[in-house]
Amino acid sequence: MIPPRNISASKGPGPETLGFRDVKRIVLDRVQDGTWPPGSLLPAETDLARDFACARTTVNRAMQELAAEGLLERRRKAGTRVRAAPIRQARLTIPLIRNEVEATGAAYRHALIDRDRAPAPDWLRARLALPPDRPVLHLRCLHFADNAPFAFEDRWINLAAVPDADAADFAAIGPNEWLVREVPLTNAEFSFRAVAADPTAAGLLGVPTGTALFCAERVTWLKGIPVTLAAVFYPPSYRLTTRV
Amino acid sequence: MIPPRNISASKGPGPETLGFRDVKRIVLDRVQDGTWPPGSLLPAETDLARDFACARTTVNRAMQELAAEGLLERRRKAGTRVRAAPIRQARLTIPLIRNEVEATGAAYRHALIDRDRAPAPDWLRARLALPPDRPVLHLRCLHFADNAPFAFEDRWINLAAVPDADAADFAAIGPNEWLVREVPLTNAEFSFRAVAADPTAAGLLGVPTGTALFCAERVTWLKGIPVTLAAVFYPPSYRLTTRV
DNA sequence: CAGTGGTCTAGACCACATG
DNA sequence: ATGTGGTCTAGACCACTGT
Repeated sequence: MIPPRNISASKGPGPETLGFRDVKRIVLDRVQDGTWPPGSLLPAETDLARDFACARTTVNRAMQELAAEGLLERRRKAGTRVRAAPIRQARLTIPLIRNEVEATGAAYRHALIDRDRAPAPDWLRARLALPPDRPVLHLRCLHFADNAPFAFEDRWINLAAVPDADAADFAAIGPNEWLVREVPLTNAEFSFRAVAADPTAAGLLGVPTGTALFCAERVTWLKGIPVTLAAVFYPPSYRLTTRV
Repeated sequence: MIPPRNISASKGPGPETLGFRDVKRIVLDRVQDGTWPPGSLLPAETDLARDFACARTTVNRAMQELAAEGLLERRRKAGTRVRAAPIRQARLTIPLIRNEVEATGAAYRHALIDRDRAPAPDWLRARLALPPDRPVLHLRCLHFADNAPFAFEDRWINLAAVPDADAADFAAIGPNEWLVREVPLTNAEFSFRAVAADPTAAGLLGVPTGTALFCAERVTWLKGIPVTLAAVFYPPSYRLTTRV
């Protein structure tokens, strides 16, 4: 009936209408201050919409986002509940190493240590579910921040998935940057762990053998076809951080 | 995600109406198959809605989600573009250690190694931005999987934020589980790194001193007030994994 | 069966950034 | 100035699931 006029948190005296962000904030507050304790049942969307004097759609969007964030649990007919144990989830942004370095204000460069084309070794075939005798490219790179070693990268590329990689000049452009440009839309699996530096990695990174390194490993697929497996090793100063 | 109610992909001859999931899939396909290469400008929502024979709202939801997932970049007036370098982001689910252990089929238990109440040391006050002379609880726990050490936890709790912690029986319930139950809705910052095992951690985990340990550190706040800082150390077999 | 969330629609106004 | 995305609305129908 009446055209909405929406302003949310701030401006002067009285907000006219609540937006979905306002609704999220109110619900979050009520959960945090104990109005709606963990496990409790929230009013139905219709009722909340009436209370908040907004459309059900608006409440729905707010509640859906809170559910996606792990705070609420919703089931048809059963209604919406505050999760007894909220799901903690962090959104991890995986940057290019170049960006990681440049974010610190340092100058980035990389060096190609080693490049080898060969049939995939058995462990790699198993890991990527590759058929026998697939040629792969094995690359090892060192990444620098202001000419100090920043990370060591050990990467395998499935040439069946990315034939062009065979002709790419990975001394000029890092393999990861090349892949991101060339095969931008892959699925990926990341895993993180701590490993002791082997002599090679230790030497390249300038740390004693056996030093605790942070290792970020990633496997990517393009529409189900394995593209690359990469392990990146960082010296002990490195931290991977996320805020929620 | 769970299949919606809207029929489309597959079923015989003519889909009735496209839902936002269908639109997402189509757009994703067109990006992946090169119809809309990285950097290119997509048609406006209005046009897409016409092409897809659905409401603009539906297109909008699809595009907003794709943008949130890092695939697209949207700006008013400028339109929607395929990101040149798609943002890689992983959703990391942080489980309770109990759940981590039980997911492997092992039996979980924990032991309280040490409990100490004292004013916060300076480094901790600095880290959490605490005023002087705040009492904190310092706890150290060992977590077991089938009676083998699984992880070592070193935790500080701000008693000003959670006075009840002083009376809690952390031998009966792990500090993390207690906090999740008692102070469920905190903001958090996670960071991950590799560290060499000090003699204490090494002894408790049954590994040599200096072993590379995976360390997950978390700081949590409740409405801006620091609640706890915890560091959990895992032996080298541990991996933190995510799929995207 | 009935109540709740899930989604779509058509239309509207607004904020913003570009040209 | 104008076009594009951002959001709200009111109403509708459907899908799921607990009673």
